[in-house]
Amino acid sequence: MSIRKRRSPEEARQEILAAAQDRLRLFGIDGLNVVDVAKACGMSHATVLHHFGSTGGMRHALVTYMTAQLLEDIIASLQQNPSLEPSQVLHSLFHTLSAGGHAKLLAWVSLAGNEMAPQEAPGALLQHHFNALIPVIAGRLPPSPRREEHARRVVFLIAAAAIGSGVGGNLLATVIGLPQAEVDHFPDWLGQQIYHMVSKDD
Amino acid sequence: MSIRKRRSPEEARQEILAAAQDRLRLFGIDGLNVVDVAKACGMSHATVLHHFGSTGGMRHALVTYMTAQLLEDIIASLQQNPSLEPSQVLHSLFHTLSAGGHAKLLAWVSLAGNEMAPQEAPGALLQHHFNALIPVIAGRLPPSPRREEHARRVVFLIAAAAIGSGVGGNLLATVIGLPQAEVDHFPDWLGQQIYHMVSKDD
DNA sequence: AGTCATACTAACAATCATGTCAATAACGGA
DNA sequence: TCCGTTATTGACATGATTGTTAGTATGACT
Repeated sequence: MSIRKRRSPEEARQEILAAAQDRLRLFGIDGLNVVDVAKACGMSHATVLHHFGSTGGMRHALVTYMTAQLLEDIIASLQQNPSLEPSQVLHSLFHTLSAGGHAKLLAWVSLAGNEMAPQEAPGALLQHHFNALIPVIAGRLPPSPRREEHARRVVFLIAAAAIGSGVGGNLLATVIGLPQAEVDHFPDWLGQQIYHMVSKDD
Repeated sequence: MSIRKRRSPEEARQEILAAAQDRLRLFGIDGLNVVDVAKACGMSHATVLHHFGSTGGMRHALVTYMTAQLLEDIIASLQQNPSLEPSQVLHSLFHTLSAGGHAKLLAWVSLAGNEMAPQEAPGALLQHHFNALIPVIAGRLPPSPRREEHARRVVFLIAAAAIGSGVGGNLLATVIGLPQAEVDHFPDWLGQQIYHMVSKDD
């Protein structure tokens, strides 16, 4: 038929995953079928299947792709200024997690049931980096006994709040009656609260 | 053909929605098709369509159903002991939100895109009750200027953390390296932190 | 018992998503 | 320029899901 655009396998995969990520953000989980993703790339859905084997393969690759990207964003936001105050560090961690569709990614993985296993490569990679990260954050927190455990709890709180905010923030704000301005300042406020938090053993 | 079980419309709807809720919790979003839900009820899928008009109708009814249930749980958990300390009140709010598939409900609504509008009846109802709730909680918090705003921020934090914990808690704990025992105690710890949180204007 | 409203069902039709396959066209190397 | 590799594609097969319809069975009411 008409002209074909021939890409390298890497280009093709990259192009497809970018389109898939876009569709996940815009249309939710329903946007992740091979026909629509292929259409968004201007290619045939058979091409997508050629590169990823199956729809599940594409989705799995997307999880890996977005997880790696999330990891990069987190690392970058934490390393961009090593002398940041912990409140600002966690503030940027919050933003990274709740923005850019990452919260939706986790919601999706959580909803997808058992098929989308998070115990594989991406999860292990994240774990590895967090293990290196926790001591750094602990070192920036006010001194306390069991500093590391405290750091893990704080990071868990920030991450959970960020995810929850990304998943249902708008709905929550409406229901609770929190003005938009307050929502915008929420990460800052939360960052400041870190100073007032104490270890369980204090 | 063989024997039929004839129910009242209310019974049928109730039975169907209960099964749908179960399937959402067990199998995620894919479990919510009329055939499987009907099979779980021991009825024909045409019956489900008869009562809800369409698959979307069933799903929408499920959102309403689960939201109302969530509301009931929240109200119950907050009213069961009016003299509870704020830390315990918010602690039980946390549990109610993160357990029982409520977090998954919100994740699903968030993922479903625009079709599943939360600005309708259930949202308005929740909003109404929260408006009555906030002053109560504010009254139990340590005195501070702009007590109510502070209460809204605190409730928002608790709720967001609960949702995030319900959606990705297991994954987060693994990645961060927070032991299961710490995860179990997390709500308690968070409840205690309330005392140390300050209003923006303090 | 007779009758009426309707909950219920089987069978069918239609649409959609997934996956296969043989054929083709683009690109790099000989 | 020729050739081999393979990215790409249209057409087809298949199964899953949704929705429709005509008819049946069931319980309530007279």
